Amino acid sequence: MHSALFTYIAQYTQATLTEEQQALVQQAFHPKKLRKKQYLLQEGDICRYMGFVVSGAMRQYSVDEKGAEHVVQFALENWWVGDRESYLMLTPSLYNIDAWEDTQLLVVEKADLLQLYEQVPALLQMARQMDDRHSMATQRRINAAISFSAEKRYAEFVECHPEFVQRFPQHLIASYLGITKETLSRIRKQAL
Amino acid sequence: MHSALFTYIAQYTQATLTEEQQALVQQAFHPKKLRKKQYLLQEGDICRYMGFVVSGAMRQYSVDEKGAEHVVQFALENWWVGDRESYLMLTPSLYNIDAWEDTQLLVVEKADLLQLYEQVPALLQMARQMDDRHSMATQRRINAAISFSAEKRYAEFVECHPEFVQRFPQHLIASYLGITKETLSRIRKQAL
DNA sequence: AAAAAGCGTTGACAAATGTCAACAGGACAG
DNA sequence: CTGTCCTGTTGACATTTGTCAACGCTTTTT
Repeated sequence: MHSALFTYIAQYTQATLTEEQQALVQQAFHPKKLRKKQYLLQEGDICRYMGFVVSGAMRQYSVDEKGAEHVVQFALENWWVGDRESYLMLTPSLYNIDAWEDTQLLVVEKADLLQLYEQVPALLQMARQMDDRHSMATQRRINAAISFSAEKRYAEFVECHPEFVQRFPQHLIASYLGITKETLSRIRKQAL
Repeated sequence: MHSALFTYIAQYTQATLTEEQQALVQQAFHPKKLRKKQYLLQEGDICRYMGFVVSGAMRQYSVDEKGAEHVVQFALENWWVGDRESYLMLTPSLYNIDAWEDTQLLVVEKADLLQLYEQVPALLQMARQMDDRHSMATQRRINAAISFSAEKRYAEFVECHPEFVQRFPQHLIASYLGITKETLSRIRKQAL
């Protein structure tokens, strides 16, 4: 169960963990199974742990006054879920996170993770690389949001995230792009 | 000239640097003055250093096919400028960064900064906190972009970034919000 | 098997936002 | 001082996108 995580760490850091370090990681990261539609976090909750997705598919979304959902993030295998703001500041989250497919997670609490960073430098290294990747991706997404038409945003999305296109339905992708499902449907029709 | 940076580091880390560490920081961070309108980075350049804004105002923006500018980031005193993606990956930048007011920077090259992180742990700590703040802010901005109307995005912007409203003209703020200057002008008129 | 919920599509129409052109005042450079 | 550029505003109009309702189809639940 933890091996996916070890592989992932190795991939990001070119470092192999000692057996001792592996044991520490196994102690800190707890397996958690979520059935489809089950919440990992609900609006108002404080996000007390981060999760590493071993298998499955999850989404993070906000709900507006009218009850409409807006997908802020998708997460598949080998990616992380959790609301960073709530996690870092210990404030009630603005978001919901739930499983879109049955999902296996490895969750780690903040205190344990901070301690691990000292014991397993490779983990810290990995975290920084994750942050880097994340900040580059969000920068591009913001640029797309303010610069591109809906059509162009969708084209870029398909090119950069074909995995998401396969695993999530169109109305979620539309919401991720900041448009309605009807508009996305028309864009797709036109693009043929 | 470097004292603003020391104050900033202290504020973020509750750590005071030793004289030795201060000397190392002074060696690595080079003062750079930019006149209004002068480029720090142009599209296609590789971003070889990050800058800490001691005084002044800068903006990072992209230019679309039609020649329209889209502001991706503003930076005032005590904030950082540079294109993270280009800096991290050593790829040509998609953005331009220029001074909106006469600006004093402290710039630091990647290799020097990485070395400093080892010598001055407080700097590393600060960098991580910066990344955290940045990722929380961008998450909110993305959520606003996909969830809110232009009017609401502007209201939130004014509330969260009054400094920007004072120092940058409306057409730049409009572009930051992903709308045209005419639309912003109408929103402001209506909001009275 | 039947019913319900989820998904994608379409049409008619409404609302939001963009585009283009013009204008006015202020800042600024020659 | 004078002209130019920058900024913000306004109006008329075009385009994009959203809203609402309906439909067919599949999947899930009962």
